[in-house]
Amino acid sequence: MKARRATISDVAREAGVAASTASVVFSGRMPVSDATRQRVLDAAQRLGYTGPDPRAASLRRGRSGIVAVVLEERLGVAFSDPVMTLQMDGLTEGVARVGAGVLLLRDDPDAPGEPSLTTAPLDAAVLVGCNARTRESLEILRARDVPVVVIEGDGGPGVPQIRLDNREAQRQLASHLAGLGHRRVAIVTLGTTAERRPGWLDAEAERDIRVEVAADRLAGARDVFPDAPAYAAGASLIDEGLAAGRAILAASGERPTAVIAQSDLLAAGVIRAAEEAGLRVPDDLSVTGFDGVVVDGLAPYALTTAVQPAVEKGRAAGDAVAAMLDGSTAASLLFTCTFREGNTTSAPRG
Amino acid sequence: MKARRATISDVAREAGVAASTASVVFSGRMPVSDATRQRVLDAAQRLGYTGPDPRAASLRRGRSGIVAVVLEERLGVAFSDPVMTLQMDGLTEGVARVGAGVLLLRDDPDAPGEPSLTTAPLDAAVLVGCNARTRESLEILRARDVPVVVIEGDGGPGVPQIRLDNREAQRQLASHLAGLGHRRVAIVTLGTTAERRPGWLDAEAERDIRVEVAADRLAGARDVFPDAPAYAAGASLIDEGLAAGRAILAASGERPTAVIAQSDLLAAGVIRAAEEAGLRVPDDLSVTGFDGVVVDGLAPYALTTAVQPAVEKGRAAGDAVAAMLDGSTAASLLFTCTFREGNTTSAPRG
DNA sequence: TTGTACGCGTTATCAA
DNA sequence: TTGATAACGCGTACAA
Repeated sequence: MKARRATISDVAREAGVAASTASVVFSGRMPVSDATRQRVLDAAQRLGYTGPDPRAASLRRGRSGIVAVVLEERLGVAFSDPVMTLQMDGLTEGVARVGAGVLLLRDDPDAPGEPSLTTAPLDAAVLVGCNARTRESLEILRARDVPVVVIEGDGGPGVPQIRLDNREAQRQLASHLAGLGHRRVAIVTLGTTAERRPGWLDAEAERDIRVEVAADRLAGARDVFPDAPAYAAGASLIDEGLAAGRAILAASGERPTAVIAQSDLLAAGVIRAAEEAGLRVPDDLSVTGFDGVVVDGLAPYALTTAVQPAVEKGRAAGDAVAAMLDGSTAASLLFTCTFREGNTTSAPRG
Repeated sequence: MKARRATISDVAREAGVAASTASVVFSGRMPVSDATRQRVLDAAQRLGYTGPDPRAASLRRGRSGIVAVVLEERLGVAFSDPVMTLQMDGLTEGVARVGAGVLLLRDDPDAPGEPSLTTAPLDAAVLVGCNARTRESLEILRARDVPVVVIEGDGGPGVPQIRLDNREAQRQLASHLAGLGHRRVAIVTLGTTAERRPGWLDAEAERDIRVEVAADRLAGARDVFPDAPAYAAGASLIDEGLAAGRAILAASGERPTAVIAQSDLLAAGVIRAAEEAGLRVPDDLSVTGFDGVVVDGLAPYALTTAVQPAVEKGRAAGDAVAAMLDGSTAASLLFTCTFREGNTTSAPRG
């Protein structure tokens, strides 16, 4: 036999009811008598019918149950950032409440044959970050009338944003250091652009920072230490923080008594660099992080850091998506970090 | 106006051609005269039509362009494993060749409202790992006639598997240590079950290991060091390796001269434990890892390890999926690790 | 509570 | 090279 899959009409016929009745049995959207339900279920079992075909259902309903997450980078890179991972956790949870799942998409237009924003059956999309490509993606989605939410970026009018008070939180950390008596402070920033190599930021380079998160956090630090030298790391990694820390500690002039790192991973690297140089943290060098993630292998240090509600951010994005799918309009949200004092900051010695 | 979205028939009418012709213009599956193509494209532009509705297309074609990846854990946990991340990279790449994207799904049946294997419009699914839940998932997918590929697990007859020569690779590492002259060796295994707490494995617990990867690697080590004591870590994390390392170094009896860790992260932790105890690696203690991933923050150590082709594994899974969707049958694949000598192993001192 | 009728937006097939 | 037609499998008003 040619083994055509059973459809809901087959089941209905087998059960001796109308197709619509069978449909209702599976969707549960209307009351059905127990007897009928059982007949339908039995028939389905006999025919090996496992439920409505999602493809047909999604055409009929106009919903596919799929929310795309558009990433700027390869998965491997994107998910090496613990904050991203946590956000995805929250997002998954958030969209699950509308019965949706998360489809991973790269915003790489020159990838031929790849599933794209134009060809995937999306109900909505979440963009993370914001760059030139993101803007293209936004155009496409707008043309398709697909609801969009942006995390840490600007999607333009009508696009809900999920953001963090990066500047304020970083200022708080800087104030903490100032309050402890630190005056000579160095800053390690996140990667500032894709092309740029790690290194000291001069005034011009600093104005040129395209990565909003980096710029905002830098501004927060500058609110307290306007003249602190800043070193741009290549990425948010321990190894990059180590390199930055080495550069900072090797620089001529008086050694800083504290380093403000724009991420916990960078901070961990800076601590390594300090240890390597024979300095004690926090006695000889205070270090602050950002994010409040668990840095595997950093114990016994507990970073003084700004804890960002990453999971909540993701969940909020999911909720926003849910709201837009419901037809209501989702509001933008600004999340607040929590200052957490660890054992990596203290008054400068002497 | 109620702003109904333009359909392909609208475009066809506007362009003065048949709907089927317009369809061909967008799919490019048949030759169309340039003049006609241009008329259709212009009409589309005028109407703000951005291309065929993926939902309708997927019903008609019987393909949604979506491959599900079924994970056992929360995303945050799953992606904290660098090997998983790399595999996902390869998988994404592999399935992209059939124009498909990756949908993240948890195999959590008690999550209500969540999109599931039954309700998502999948063309195929990739299972990672293998546990009780996985078997359920397999059942569902088989009933739905959805092609499945399993990575590091057994999907039963007819289900292509992507595997690693864990035992052989681990044996090779162990032999390397034996060749260097090591006789007293301890083993740190991956987490062996969800419930089990970290701790020494007795013979019974060892027989009970459900996680195949852990069991296979352990067997490989045992091929060379039948009596080496084994400590099961709680998870593949530096911190867990640290804990294991402490336990091993604190144990009574003669201290081992080498530790075989079942992952690079665990190995990194063991190295930390050694440093903490004032031991030098590799002089006082040799340590081997497994996976060959980049462990952020481990420099200047370069682990002696077995490099597994994680990206290739993922890509192979993607290719297998592609093949099955093409109607051909995909073969199971066994990947081989490459021994890589770093600076964490040497002859035992004295 | 059940059944009837229709359309969701495409695309494959075949004939012209 | 183009056009007409018929599914694809389902959900939902509406009437019975």
